[in-house]
Order: sequence, then structure tokens, then C-alpha cells
Amino acid sequence: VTRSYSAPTIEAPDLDAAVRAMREHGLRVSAARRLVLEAIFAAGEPVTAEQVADGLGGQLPRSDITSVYRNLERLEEIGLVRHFHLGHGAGLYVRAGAPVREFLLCDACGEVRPVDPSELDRVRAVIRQDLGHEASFTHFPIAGLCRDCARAP
Amino acid sequence: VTRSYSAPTIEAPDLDAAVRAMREHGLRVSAARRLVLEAIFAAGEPVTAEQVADGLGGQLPRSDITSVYRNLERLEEIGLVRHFHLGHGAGLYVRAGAPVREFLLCDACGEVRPVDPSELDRVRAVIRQDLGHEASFTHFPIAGLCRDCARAP
DNA sequence: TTTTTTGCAAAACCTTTGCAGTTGG
DNA sequence: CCAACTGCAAAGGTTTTGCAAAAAA
Repeated sequence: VTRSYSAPTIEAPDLDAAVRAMREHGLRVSAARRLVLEAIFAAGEPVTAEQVADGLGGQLPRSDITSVYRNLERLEEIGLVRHFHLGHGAGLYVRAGAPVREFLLCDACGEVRPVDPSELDRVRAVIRQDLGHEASFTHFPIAGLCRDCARAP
Repeated sequence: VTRSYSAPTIEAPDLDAAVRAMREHGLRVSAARRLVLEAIFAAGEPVTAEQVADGLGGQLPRSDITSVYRNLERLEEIGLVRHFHLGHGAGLYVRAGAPVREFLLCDACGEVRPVDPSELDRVRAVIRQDLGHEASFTHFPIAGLCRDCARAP
């Protein structure tokens, strides 16, 4: 199944603040690291480590994929990046600080629907009440059937 | 994080009916195929392709892992096997016809809690009402924090 | 006999590790 | 200067693919 993707609007990145945060956390601001950060901030949507290494398809200089993984990890540790998964492929990395999205995935047509976490508040409340579990859909999506595919299966 | 796993009770397998189903679907009943089926039916809990290939740790003859994957795929196509994921590791295969379980995963302590699908009926209803999505947690688990870890984070 | 299936080798895919050399602070 | 970081090569874990030989129907 091919996955479609509607990018959530992401507010203008603040690279300088991010660089400051790096220094505050004792991370060196190397060229490679800065490049990963720039790619993540420049991308309008979640991207794979490979896309970052490819310089977002030529928009930025290429990087070594090993360093990209290592830097995404560091940046995630200090809260500048988050990552999540849609299905089975490579992980997707986004700039933290951008609005958090959770995802509904249609197993039939492949639609990926980003939703605002508030839209899942009632869902989380029911899970908490019925099962005593604090659910989070920020790392794995909610799979199933979208409205259209549920109607015409 | 190490994952604990409480096996759901699985009713006595009916290998003969499964073999009949294979023939009905035009699948040949080869030794290798039968072995995969036996392993899946004999296992008291979901197992990886590798566990099947290893003969469940010596209980059964070993098989070639490539064939195991191919046969699990065929058996899943005709509805004798299901598979799902818990986190990032290898997929887990279970005999279809055994009671379906859905899973809650604790990101903090690694607890894996199998629940009966009926326990998620209200959850699914809210997702349907609020988002028009027919949710299924049979392929990916519901991640988050278990009751204990949510209390003491 | 004919079509499916097997077993092996090899590769694909995503991610991590080891290490010697480079660099930021 | 020196700990942190890089780039490369290599490997790890999971799953798929190609193909000639073997086996089911």
C-alpha cells in the first residue's frame, strides 16, 4: 500500500534557539550536527534519516547516514527532535516544538491522517477509565479503516 | 526494555481442519509447510519466525527460515495465521482461531498486557464517533504507561 | 508430468557499533 | 589540548528475492 501524507502546518523554525539548547546540554555544534538540525527544521513534514542524509533531495549538502542517526539520537535526547513510525518502514523524524500530531492509518487505502492530540482526549480518557492505561499514539499510529474504506470494504 | 508476556489461553488446536483448509485453497501440504503449521499450533503463545525455524527450541525439527517466512505468509493469506508487532522487534505469529488479543504496552517498564477485544469496544466506539475511524489494535499495540508507571513516573 | 515448493545464497532494508582520525571549545 | 564528534567500514537483526533442485498432486 502506498502511503499518502498530509503535512501538518509547522511554525517557523527557530534554529538559533535550538543551537543554544545544544550548547546548554553540552553538545558541540559541529557542521554535521548543525546540518541535521537544519534539515529537520527545514523539512515541512516528518522525514526519514535517509532523506536527511540526502540533504532533503539536494536542498542541503549530503551527510553520512551514520552520523545522521547518531545526531538524530542526540537531538532527540535533548528534546529537539521526536521520531515515530507509520507502519513498517523507516522511522520518521520531526522537529520537536512543532505541533504534535498523532496519526490514523487506513490499512485499506493507506491514508495517513494526522490529528491534533486534543481530538484524542476522549479516547485517552476512555482507555484510562476502562483499562487504567495512559495511552499515547505519538510513536505508533492508530491503524484500522478510514471512514470511506469502512463504508465500502 | 525487556518485555514480559502473559500468554492468552489458546483452545486445543485442530490441525486436521487446518490441513483441509490448505488443500481447499490449493496449497500443497508439504513437510515444511506442515511443520510451520504444527509449530504455530503447538506454541502456547505468539512466536517469531525464528522460533518456528528453530522448532520451538528443539520440540520440533528445525526448518529453513526463508521457507518459514514464505509459509507463514501463505498461511496468513488463507486465514490460518495472524501476525502482529510489539514494539520494534520481530513480528509475532499466532494461530488464527485462537482468541484474538489486543495489547497494551508500557513504554516505561515494558509490560505487555493482552486484553480481550471486548475490553476495547468503548474505545473503538469513541474513535468511531469522534474521528470516523474503525480502529484495530490487533496489528500494533496501544503504547503508553501502565497504571503503576503512570502513578510513579 | 506439471506446477508448486524447497533450500541455499544473496541481497534488501533499517539501524547500530568499532575505530582511527578530525575538530570544536 | 582533549573530550566529543566524524566518516568509513563492517556488522546486526529482520525480511525478501532469485534460482536450480526436489517434491506434491
